[in-house]
Amino acid sequence: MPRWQPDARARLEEAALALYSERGFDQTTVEEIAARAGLTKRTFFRHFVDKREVLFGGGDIEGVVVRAIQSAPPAEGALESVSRGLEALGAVLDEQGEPAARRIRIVRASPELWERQLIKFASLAQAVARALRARGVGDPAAILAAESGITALRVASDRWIEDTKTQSLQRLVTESIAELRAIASPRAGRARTRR
Amino acid sequence: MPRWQPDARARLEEAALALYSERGFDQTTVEEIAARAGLTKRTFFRHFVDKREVLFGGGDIEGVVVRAIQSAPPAEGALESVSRGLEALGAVLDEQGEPAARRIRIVRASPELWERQLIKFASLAQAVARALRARGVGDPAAILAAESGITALRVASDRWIEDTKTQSLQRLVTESIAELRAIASPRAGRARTRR
DNA sequence: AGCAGTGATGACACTCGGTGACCTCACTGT
DNA sequence: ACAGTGAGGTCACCGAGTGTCATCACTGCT
Repeated sequence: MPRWQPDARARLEEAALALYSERGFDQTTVEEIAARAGLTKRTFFRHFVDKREVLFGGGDIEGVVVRAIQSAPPAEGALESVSRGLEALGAVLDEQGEPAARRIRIVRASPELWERQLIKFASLAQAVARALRARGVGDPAAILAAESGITALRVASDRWIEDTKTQSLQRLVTESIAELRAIASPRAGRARTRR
Repeated sequence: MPRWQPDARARLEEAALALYSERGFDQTTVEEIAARAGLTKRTFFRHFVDKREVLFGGGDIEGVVVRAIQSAPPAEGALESVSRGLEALGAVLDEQGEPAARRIRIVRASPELWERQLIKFASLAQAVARALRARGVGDPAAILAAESGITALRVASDRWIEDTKTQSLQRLVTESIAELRAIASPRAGRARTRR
């Protein structure tokens, strides 16, 4: 008979997700999460650096996006490459479906968690900018294209979690980037954005 | 003789700024800040909701930006209005000069503080989007224009703090938004961004 | 079989951010 | 004079996060 149940980490993630969505993030203590997983507070912090991180561990987001950018057609513009990368991420989350959306909703419900999500986005933007530079995009352009793409992703995911069933995040990302183009285009956007 | 020295809040801000920049944010305890200001920990938390907020209290950023947007020429495109607002903010920070840049550098040096800064940016973006909607800009456009503008502001301020003396944040904001336009423009940005 | 690691977990004490409850006392207005 | 008022102090407490040491099933080697 083994001394411990296996998959402590997964059990902690499950427990945290359940409690955060039942009572809310700040009404949940780490001890409660650990107890629910049959572990102790100390063990929780061996698996996750802090109370928030338990919601952000799953899946190599950056890897998905960066790899998609690397394998995009080389002649494209910077924003187009970013779009490919973020659409790939959208496809992954579409596949996960409701569970992924549920996690995002929990994060949006707590300012503390949203804070953490924003810094994850920032680090994703940096990874994207690096990938663009590796493709020969110049420096101000790389950062701006990366950050703008992430902006579009955020807008798209906000819409996605309101209706996961009928909407595709991948499509919403594509649309958001198209809208971004319309707004930022030098000649368009002047009176076109009204109405 | 008064029972307490006046300007407790300002003294706390000063003390925090000094200690954060000497030892770093996480090597400074609230008790140390309070002691340096001749006060107690409890009093610190009566003035600031948490240890980070002490760096973000000064100045009505949102007000500056929103008012500038409201008083911009009405026929402009959404991104143009945002640009006006953020240039106004840039002018204010240019005026404050080195002290403002110093504060930003401290924030950038600590992940925790940067996290807080990001959520401040997010709330600024929401305020900007509201101001745009009040001017008749439609909904996806308002959010995207606001968020993209803030992106440009972030890029600009990152450049600004590297050389406050010779550079103007206001100008850097204008330039960043112009670069954003170049990237996002539907036909440009294709091969233009390389080399 | 015996035995020395190894590594995940528990136990415990501690620091620090943050809060609630109650006390103090210079100032203010009547 | 005297009852507020409000900024600040005191104290006790909770919960996040960490350092340190003990435990003990499992592994591999002899």
